[in-house]
Amino acid sequence: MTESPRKRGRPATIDTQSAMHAVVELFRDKGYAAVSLDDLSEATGLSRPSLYRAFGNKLSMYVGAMNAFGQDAAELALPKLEADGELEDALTNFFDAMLGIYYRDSDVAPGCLIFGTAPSHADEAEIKARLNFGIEQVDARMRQRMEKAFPSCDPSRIETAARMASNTLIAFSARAKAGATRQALSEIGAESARTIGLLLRAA
Amino acid sequence: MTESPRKRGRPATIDTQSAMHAVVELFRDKGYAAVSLDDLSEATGLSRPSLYRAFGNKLSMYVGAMNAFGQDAAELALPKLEADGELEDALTNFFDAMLGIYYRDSDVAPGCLIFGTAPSHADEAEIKARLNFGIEQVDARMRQRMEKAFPSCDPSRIETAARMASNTLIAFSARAKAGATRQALSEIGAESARTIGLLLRAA
DNA sequence: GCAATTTCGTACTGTTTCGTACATATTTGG
DNA sequence: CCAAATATGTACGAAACAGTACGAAATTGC
Repeated sequence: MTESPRKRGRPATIDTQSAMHAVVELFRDKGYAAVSLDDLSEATGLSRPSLYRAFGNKLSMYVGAMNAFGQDAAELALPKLEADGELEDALTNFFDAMLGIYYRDSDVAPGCLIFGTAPSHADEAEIKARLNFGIEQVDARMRQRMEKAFPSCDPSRIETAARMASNTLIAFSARAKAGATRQALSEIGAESARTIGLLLRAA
Repeated sequence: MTESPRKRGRPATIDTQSAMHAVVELFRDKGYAAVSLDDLSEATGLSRPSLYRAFGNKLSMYVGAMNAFGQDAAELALPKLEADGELEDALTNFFDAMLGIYYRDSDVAPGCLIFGTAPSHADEAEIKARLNFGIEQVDARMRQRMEKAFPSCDPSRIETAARMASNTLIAFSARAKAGATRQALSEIGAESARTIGLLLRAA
């Protein structure tokens, strides 16, 4: 950031970034409504008023967590999708990178904050809007990557293929939460990638 | 049921079946944790103690709702999948039947109780187990239907195709909650059915 | 009509929840 | 060293929460 001219009062000691990380993990594990501000306070080490000052109320904390999670996922996994080479390999590597996030390192997969927990709380307009944005983003990136791989392909066929690839990713979150092993999903991802390639290569 | 020999005390006046229906709809709209017993009491018209007597505590109410929803969905949609004729048509009709449930008649789609809300609350062991059962059921039915259509097909290819079809259905719930139109999902369903057929017919 | 039996809602308990007022701590500016 | 400014947690209030004890209501058996 820019050179700050040394502010006036007591200097901030709170690490909002690592706090937000803890917020993400907690919401990811238990969803929105099941997490209390006391839970968040304990997980972050911040007092409840500090949470309010840093992130606003519970709803805006959750939306902020969706943004943080989405940004992390985009930075970690999108390069795999957008890499050069065969589309099938890019898709497979992208799915695997996302599975790395969905499964964290835990034995119990926390899944995806956006596709896994947000649908359950979409009666909140802000959550619904952010969920929709996330889906649109994945659809759009898939479409772009496929257009790049098959520039002369029928656009409506690319649309279908992109939606199927997104559906694979979305369903992975539910499957992970249900107890599927990471390896099992990785195989489904690779097979889905092959099938989508088949669709796009078909005359 | 069997002929009951006319019980002794005050006759029951509560319609547990329609009450469970109201329970399902409320959990479907707002998820598990966001629904209070007072909400359920108001929605069903039953007092809180009556809810406990009829369905046990909140967790077992939710699991009961998952069972009721799953049974309804199976009765309404599975015949479409298992119908004779082309696999693609059966899949398309099955997806459409499920979308009829996901979209109810409301303008705001409540989605799927199992695939939409349960992943968010899978830290509860019972919910996780029931969610896993639901996924396994869909996978298995898909596999059976595909084996029937292509008896000589490579089993591992059928496995892949079945998982992709399930993924489509699972993702529909998230998309519905995010605001997708029913028609849009219906088209994705039909296109996915065509693609899966393509995969299974490929040499 | 009276006891036994079953159903049902009122009313209560103790806990948890969100949100904030306010006092305290730590720095800079003069 | 004191005033202004900023950061932080303790402590509080009001509401919502899950769960249950208990009494009232409605029926059957005799």
